[in-house]
Amino acid sequence: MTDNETTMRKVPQRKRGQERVKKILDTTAELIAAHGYENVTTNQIASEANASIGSLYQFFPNKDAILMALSERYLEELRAIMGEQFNAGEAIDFFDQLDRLIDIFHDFYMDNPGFKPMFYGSYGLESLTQSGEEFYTDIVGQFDILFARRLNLPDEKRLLVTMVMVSIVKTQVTMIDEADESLRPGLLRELKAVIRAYIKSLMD
Amino acid sequence: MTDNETTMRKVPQRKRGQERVKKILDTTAELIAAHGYENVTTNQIASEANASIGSLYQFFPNKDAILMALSERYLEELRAIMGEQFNAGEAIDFFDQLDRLIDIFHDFYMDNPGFKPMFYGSYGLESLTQSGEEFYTDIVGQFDILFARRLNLPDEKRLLVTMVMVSIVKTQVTMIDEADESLRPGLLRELKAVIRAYIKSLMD
DNA sequence: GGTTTTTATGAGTGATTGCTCACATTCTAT
DNA sequence: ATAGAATGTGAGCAATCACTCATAAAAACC
Repeated sequence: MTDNETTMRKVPQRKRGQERVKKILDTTAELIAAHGYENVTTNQIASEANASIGSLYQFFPNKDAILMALSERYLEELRAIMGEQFNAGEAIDFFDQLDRLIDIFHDFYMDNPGFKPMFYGSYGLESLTQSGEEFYTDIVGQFDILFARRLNLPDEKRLLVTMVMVSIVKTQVTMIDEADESLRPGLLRELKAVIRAYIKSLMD
Repeated sequence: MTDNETTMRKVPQRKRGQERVKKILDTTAELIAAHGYENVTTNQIASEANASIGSLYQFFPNKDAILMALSERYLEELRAIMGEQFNAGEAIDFFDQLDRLIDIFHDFYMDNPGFKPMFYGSYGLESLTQSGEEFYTDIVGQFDILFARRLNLPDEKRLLVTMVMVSIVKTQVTMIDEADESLRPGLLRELKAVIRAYIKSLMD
């Protein structure tokens, strides 16, 4: 649900309200991508979304709630498309599957500029950090299941491996996005090579 | 030089002034580590450093300048201790050398809590980003020289390898620092294993 | 048409915060 | 001792910004 009841002051009933909320979230994503969360004002969001601040605050209790709603929208979408690839089963080659997952994450990252500042650069936002961590734990869990099937490692070690791998992919995709455009394909290829070499070294 | 003339309104002449500046930087590091840059006020810094705001602004033209001065202090120190290890020459085993460099960076990170928020989570601070990038470029350059001696790769590819490696170490050390204390030794070990596997895969 | 619910409006408020400035104190040198 | 330079002080200014509230329009229902 995009309309999380705990983060919303009022759940929009009519279509007009729902469109308002959607427009506000879209606008917030754009503005955050361009200027960073701390540098975007609620008045700016409202104005850019063709709403009055009063209207904005009818639905959102405070500024942070807007970010949280946006975060949840992103996370659900990403969880859905990654879930498909996780359930690809044993038909596909293991390493190809890893490559595909990296590609999916990378594509999502590039397609949603507002997504980036959601996990990095937002100190002191308890609830947001929490929702990001939930997602992270979820992904680690998915990979752990995958690795349990494909790698022969003691549980404890496997968890470390998974954490490091997920963390590397997450941070490197960010780094690739920030790098010069001409370098991106090469960097993405090397990222895949790193993961491949690492996982292979665990199979000997 | 800690007393960078471009970021300082006035370079402290007397010992008292120099101690003031040092105390302000130390205090800023502590406060930033605890609450994040955006959440720390200049009045708070002054008060915590047993100085008046007026005194603070006698030396620093604005809040950002404090952060920049602090950043430079960190970067010089880190550059110095890493430089030693880079110049260890061919006497030491290549992989051991990489491990040592990772350890050095990790130790520095753990010993200087104010260092972390300096590179992550500070959107919209042009000059700071720039000084961090300079440092990054410098380190990549150092590694590139090292790799040129040890690996047989075309220049273009070697640069990509170096960038990815430095970036991974940088981000993973951050991640390790944020992880639960009991996991840290394991995560650090895996980080080294990743780098080792990756570099080894390039030597075949 | 009348009533109620939902949504819209934006000037204004209160709190925060980076920073100034007029003036005071301390140190150094002659 | 005295001048001059360096450093110290903190009340208060100006600007910003998240958020409120009294009121109005729009839509839904009878």
